[in-house]
Amino acid sequence: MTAQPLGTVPTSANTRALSRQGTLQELSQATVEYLIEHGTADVTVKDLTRHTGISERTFFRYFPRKEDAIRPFLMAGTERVAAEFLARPSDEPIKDSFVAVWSKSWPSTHPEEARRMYRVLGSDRGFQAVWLQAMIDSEDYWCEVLASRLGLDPRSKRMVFAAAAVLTAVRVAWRSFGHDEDVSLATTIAINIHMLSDDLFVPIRNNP
Amino acid sequence: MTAQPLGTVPTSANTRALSRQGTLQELSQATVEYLIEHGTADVTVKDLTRHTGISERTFFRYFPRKEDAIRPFLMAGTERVAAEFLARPSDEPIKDSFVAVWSKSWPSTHPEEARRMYRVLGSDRGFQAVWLQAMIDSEDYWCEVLASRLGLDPRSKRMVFAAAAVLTAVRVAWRSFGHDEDVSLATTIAINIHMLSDDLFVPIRNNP
DNA sequence: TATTGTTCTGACAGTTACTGCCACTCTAAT
DNA sequence: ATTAGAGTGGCAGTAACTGTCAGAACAATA
Repeated sequence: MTAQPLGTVPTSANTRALSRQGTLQELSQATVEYLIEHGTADVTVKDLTRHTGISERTFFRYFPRKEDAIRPFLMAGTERVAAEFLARPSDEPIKDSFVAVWSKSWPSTHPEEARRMYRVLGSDRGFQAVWLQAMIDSEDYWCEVLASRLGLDPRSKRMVFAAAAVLTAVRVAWRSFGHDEDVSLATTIAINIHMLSDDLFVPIRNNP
Repeated sequence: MTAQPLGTVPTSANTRALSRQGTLQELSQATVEYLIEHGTADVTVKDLTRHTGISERTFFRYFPRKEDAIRPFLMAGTERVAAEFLARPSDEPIKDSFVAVWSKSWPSTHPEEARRMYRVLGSDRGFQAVWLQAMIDSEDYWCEVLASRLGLDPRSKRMVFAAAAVLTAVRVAWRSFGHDEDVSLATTIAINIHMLSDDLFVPIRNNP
């Protein structure tokens, strides 16, 4: 696939860089687990570092801001879904592929934990902002993914907007999923996705 | 119109509340102007309060976080556009109404200043996050606006998604507008909006 | 195995962002 | 004029960061 994994160092990925990515993921995951366990209110960096066993100074070497600690975890989820998406048969209708990978994703198979996570992180303005930012930032990534699937130029206006629209479908679905106990994330994503025009995903070059 | 103005106090709006709204707007506008003038790097709350003539303590009574100081200004812009939108003739195609109000809005009539503002605020993660959050928060408002225009239930899945999709069109357009000197915001919004399915805006009840 | 150069880590000090508290001022109604 | 309620600013305190530096860990050589 042409798209670079999110969050990797663009320069030479040596052993150290790989190790750093590993610990980054571990720290991020541990932090999310801690937050789900203890909530977001009154959580200090000291609390987080006590839990993960690193010093505060090192924490800020991994994460520029306290709230950024959840970001690698979220990004990893995006990458997993995107990888699944690229592994779908290429003759499958693209909307179906998208819905399919989301119905097999972690939040669909573990709705209770996912909803809990959404509510906890959404209860804090800072973490909510990072979640949002992570989704917006992944638009570039998804743009590459969609374009490569359709054989189109990822810089075309259509692909850029298609990626944003698709992620909007996901975001809106998350919101109602987090709000309502008996809303299925995958089903809601499907409903939203199918409200988008098919023209967005026509795999023909020279299309606007 | 059914939608409440953004950011107003839900309870009785007496003289004090009105006055507070006024100063809130003035402070916010002055802050944005200061930021455009001086950039976002190394700007402290002390700088902002020196410029607006209030104490730091009072600053944090108006704005919960430093970056929130730009929010009322952004929200006011949204409200103005939405008000224009509701004033359009109701037999006009809704996409045309939307594009029309954006081509008469401040960023379209003053592209240089608008681009400058976008770049300045986008250069800082904190302010960028608030901008993003403001757009997302205004989705509820636009949902009411669109629903009232179409005579539909603002809580229907279709309206919720339509509002989000429309604002995504605006956001993506802003991005390319801010990036490219010779991109027209209104034109790009038009292109994006017209990539959305017309089914999203069919003014018939009982439509999903 | 020893050594050398680079990166990682943690401690410390310092600045900025924010909050609770209190005294004072201003305003709107009596 | 008075008084109650809200707005304001000063002060002290905590949490979020940042620069600097010394030591630890580690990879690549000899």
